[in-house]
Amino acid sequence: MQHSAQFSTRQRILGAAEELFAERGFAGASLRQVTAAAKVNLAAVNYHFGSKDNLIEEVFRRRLDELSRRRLERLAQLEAAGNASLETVLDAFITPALELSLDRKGGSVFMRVLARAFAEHNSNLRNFLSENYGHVLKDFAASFARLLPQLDKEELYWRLDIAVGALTYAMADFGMIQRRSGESERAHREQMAKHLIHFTAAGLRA
Amino acid sequence: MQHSAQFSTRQRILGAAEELFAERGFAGASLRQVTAAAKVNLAAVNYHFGSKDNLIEEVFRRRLDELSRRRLERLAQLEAAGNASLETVLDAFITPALELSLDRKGGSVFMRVLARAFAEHNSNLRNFLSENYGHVLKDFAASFARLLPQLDKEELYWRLDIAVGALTYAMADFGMIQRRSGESERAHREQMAKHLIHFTAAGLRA
DNA sequence: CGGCGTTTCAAACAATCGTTTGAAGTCTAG
DNA sequence: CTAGACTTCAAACGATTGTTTGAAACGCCG
Repeated sequence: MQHSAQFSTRQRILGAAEELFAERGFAGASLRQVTAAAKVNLAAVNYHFGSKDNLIEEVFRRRLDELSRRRLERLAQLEAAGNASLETVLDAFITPALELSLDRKGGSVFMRVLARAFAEHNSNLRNFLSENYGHVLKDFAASFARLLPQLDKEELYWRLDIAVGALTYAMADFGMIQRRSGESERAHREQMAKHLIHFTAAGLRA
Repeated sequence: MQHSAQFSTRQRILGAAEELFAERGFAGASLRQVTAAAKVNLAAVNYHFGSKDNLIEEVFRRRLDELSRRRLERLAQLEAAGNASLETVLDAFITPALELSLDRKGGSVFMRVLARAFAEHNSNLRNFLSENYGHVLKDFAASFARLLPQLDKEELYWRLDIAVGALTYAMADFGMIQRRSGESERAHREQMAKHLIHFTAAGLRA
């Protein structure tokens, strides 16, 4: 590998793939559409990633490595400071995703790609995500268990399952609420995060 | 159209398509896979439905016509009897979907297909669903507005948006909770509905 | 400047895609 | 029993799919 040239090509492919996967799904976006959008040669995908499936995994890895790190970092800070509450722990989960969404170019579409992964029954993809990033959900679940000692394990898992659904759906912006014309993207998503934390905390507590 | 023969073929195609769309997505499931699973000739799809896109719409229509009717029927009964509460209105929305899921053969996968529709950015599909079944969500939203008069319109819509996400995700069974070995499918889904109503009511009320 | 990994490129691969065709088959009404 | 509408069928259409190929272009080091 060289230092300069392949960087741009790899990154351009990943960006275009992310966008098209969000818009048309993994099967719906062809490599020709991806390479055309990235303005690179068709063969570059197989040269840099080996196959379409590997490209899909790499699209996840590029974002999830840092997202997971930040989430766990915030969670650890809360636990260390003794500030853990339903609201702050939910915030630790949501805010890094929010910041990713607001990152210049492409961050917001990634949450849609992530939501698509839930819809896919594809066991390869689910195993990849579970093996590499499952520990994040595990740590958060442990934190919630401490904060909701009155709930037995089964009750807790039901509620967490529902909460993950609400978070996934909302962060992917699947809903009907549109950003108001005068409102910035940042303000819109911060509003969403605020309502999401409030709603989900109440549901967990209920 | 004849009375007997085409019925079986049409229905077999719809059933197989529903199952494969749930498993692999609309783009991921080919007509050859569908017709092979349905044990009919490849050309039968275009003969009976005209195109793949029309087949997709028909998969939705077959289930949503009755599902919407039952939901509105229950909602009207509640309003007429003066029994409307957050819990009963949520029940009116969820229970018909639950019954569909428990219907013999295929009902349970349809909720997964429906959830995929949310993930698709496809504007044709979204318009089709919004035009034909949007009034159901409208009626329920009006009912919730009456039950939550302390919330202004914007606050209410945020919460309903989040609630729809939680319901969609959960009914599609995207979560991590697996049915316990001793437990029947019916018992599992009834548990889910119970927790879903409890969680969502608390979130709306919060 | 010459040589050598690295990357890009146009072209082609077999396979599969949604759709169309026209003939063969099936059924019912007269 | 026959006429005619309806349905099924094998086969093929051109377009598009992911992937591979070998040569051309590139960039760096000696």
